[in-house]
Amino acid sequence: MTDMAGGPVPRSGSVKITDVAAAAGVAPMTVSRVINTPDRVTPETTARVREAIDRLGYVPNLIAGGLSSRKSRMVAAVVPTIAHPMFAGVVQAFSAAMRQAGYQVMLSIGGYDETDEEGLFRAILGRRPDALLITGSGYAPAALQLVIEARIPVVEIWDASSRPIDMAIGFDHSRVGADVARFFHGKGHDRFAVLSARDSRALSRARGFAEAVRQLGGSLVLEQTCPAPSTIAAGRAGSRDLLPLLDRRCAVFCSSDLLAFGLLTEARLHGIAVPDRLAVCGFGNMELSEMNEPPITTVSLEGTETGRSAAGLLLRRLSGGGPHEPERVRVPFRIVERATA
Amino acid sequence: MTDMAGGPVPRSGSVKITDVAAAAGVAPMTVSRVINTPDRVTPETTARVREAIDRLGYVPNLIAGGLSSRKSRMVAAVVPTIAHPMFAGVVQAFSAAMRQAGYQVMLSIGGYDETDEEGLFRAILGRRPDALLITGSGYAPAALQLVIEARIPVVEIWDASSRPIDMAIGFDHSRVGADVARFFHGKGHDRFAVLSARDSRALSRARGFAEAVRQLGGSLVLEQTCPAPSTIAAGRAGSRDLLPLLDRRCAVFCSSDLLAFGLLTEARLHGIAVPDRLAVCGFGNMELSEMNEPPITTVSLEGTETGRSAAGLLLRRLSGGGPHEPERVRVPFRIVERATA
DNA sequence: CTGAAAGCGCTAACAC
DNA sequence: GTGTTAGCGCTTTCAG
Repeated sequence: MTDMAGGPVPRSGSVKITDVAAAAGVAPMTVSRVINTPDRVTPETTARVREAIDRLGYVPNLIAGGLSSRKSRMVAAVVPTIAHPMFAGVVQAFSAAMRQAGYQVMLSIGGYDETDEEGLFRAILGRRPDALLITGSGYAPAALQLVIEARIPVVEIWDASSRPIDMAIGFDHSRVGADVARFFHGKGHDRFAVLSARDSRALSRARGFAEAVRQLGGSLVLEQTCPAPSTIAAGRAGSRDLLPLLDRRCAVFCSSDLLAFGLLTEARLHGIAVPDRLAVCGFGNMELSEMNEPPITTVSLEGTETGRSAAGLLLRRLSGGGPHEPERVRVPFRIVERATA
Repeated sequence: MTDMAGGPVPRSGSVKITDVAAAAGVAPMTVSRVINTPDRVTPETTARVREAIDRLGYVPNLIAGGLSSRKSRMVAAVVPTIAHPMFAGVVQAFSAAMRQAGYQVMLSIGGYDETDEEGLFRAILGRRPDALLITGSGYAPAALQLVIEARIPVVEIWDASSRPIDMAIGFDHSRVGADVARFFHGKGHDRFAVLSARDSRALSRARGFAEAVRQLGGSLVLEQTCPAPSTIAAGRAGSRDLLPLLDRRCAVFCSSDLLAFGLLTEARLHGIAVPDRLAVCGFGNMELSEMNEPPITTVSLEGTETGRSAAGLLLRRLSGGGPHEPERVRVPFRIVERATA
């Protein structure tokens, strides 16, 4: 039909608002109104236009509309990975909530060891998202500057300890560590160890743990780190140095459930009694921890809650509501006590 | 600067190509060339323009550029979930490859029990992505029609058995089941069972398994299904009916590693010897399976490979290369033999 | 309630 | 190598 020879292959976009308008015998603007503000059009014209839309298979070009209205109705999300269930949960809940409100999510994975953060943010901001979700705050200053200049609502998830650009939602990682130490202490432990991935947040939890241990008068027999991101394999490998120390009762905080699972596997193979000789607390509350035998004590994170809540903050701001000063939301975490501690 | 009073809050977009052009004393088109085709501009003007860009903090509006050039440089991806490591792997690899080629990924999660698939696809296609990745093919006809009319490169992942719209990458699920049956049979088994989630692909694997068992002359003692998506909990629950049947040697194919893990947990608690009394093969090759003790025999899926490969197909098409007939790529799967079978 | 004009910010196509 | 003109497909704004 519209498929003339030469030139780029015509797309679904080949039927446009003027085509619909012509077919329905109205002005393009009326078609636009039928789509965007139906209550301002008589039922009769609406019906005529709708019919034309259906008959022609018209799919409005939101790109063009966005250029004109200066609203892309897209939001960008930057997360370091989606392999981690916590982030997967955040992304899933966030995008569900956003889509319900008519926003599409542009996802960018990367930002842990991104070499060209500025390039990443240029690619994102060039698409003029209406809002932005980013993870943590360890970004390059140039990249951060771009974000600030974009003057769009920004929510930072995952870390609520540092000062946010705009809004932040997360928790204080070092407090998590401290809480776990107190939890162990409350169960009568006095020898402790920590097994942590080398990423800034995990290390911050480990430090919080170590400090609290000292304050409580306990002894920290091992502070072991392994490469990020956490894996079960890393947990098994990382436990090598720990096992010899388990001649006496010890409580271990692992910066991830995967590490905890790896450690427990090794403990089982070596016949170390859990939780009598070895007490373990993970982090993340993955399904694995709950369903493992024995079920693993862990810190529950509520990725879903974080994602939903981030969407809520942004949507409020997008609809003009809410304060315009930096805002910080603490997302709850809690220690889920199960059989390993 | 351009920050006049009144009107909506000015954004990063407030500085535009004409501002840069004016500042550098050139035409807007020259600025555009400096950004998009630098080799067609003298080094001197390039330098002058670059300086102006940096000084003003110009971030090109890709939305406007896209409208003009009819290329959004965005691709959409539709997956049912990212909680499953297989899909997480696909999305991660796909978006990495796409970003490297200058494309941004719009992610849509949902499509398993999506009520309004047509609405979802309208929201996606309205943004005029240059290409589309979708999962499976169980979509509503109206939704599929929209996709076809968009006339953009489409790759379907996850299932390569049905006829693709454009390109497909995946594997034949019933063949997976059959291969697992033959694998068990080759190890001397003659009693079989299958534990499957009730989603179409998983059921297709289960059927393939069941049929092959019959052909091989084995007996299928139980065909158990549980609600999708698969979880460890479902595996534990689903194993209840199976355990009483394990008075004699039996080989069980689970439609997911999570189910397999759940089953093995129950087996351990009931003192059932693995693999002597109970042989288990999972599906998905999650890290869990490799690092579990005992390591779980499973079917390896290569989500990463799938995602990368999907990106490759689309990029080839986007750059004008490749055939324009439907194309089907079989992504390899393989049975990874470990300790449970 | 409907329409006409103007323009969103950029690039294709064609001059010079 | 650089500039000019004319849109991309929609919505804003203002008139009727």
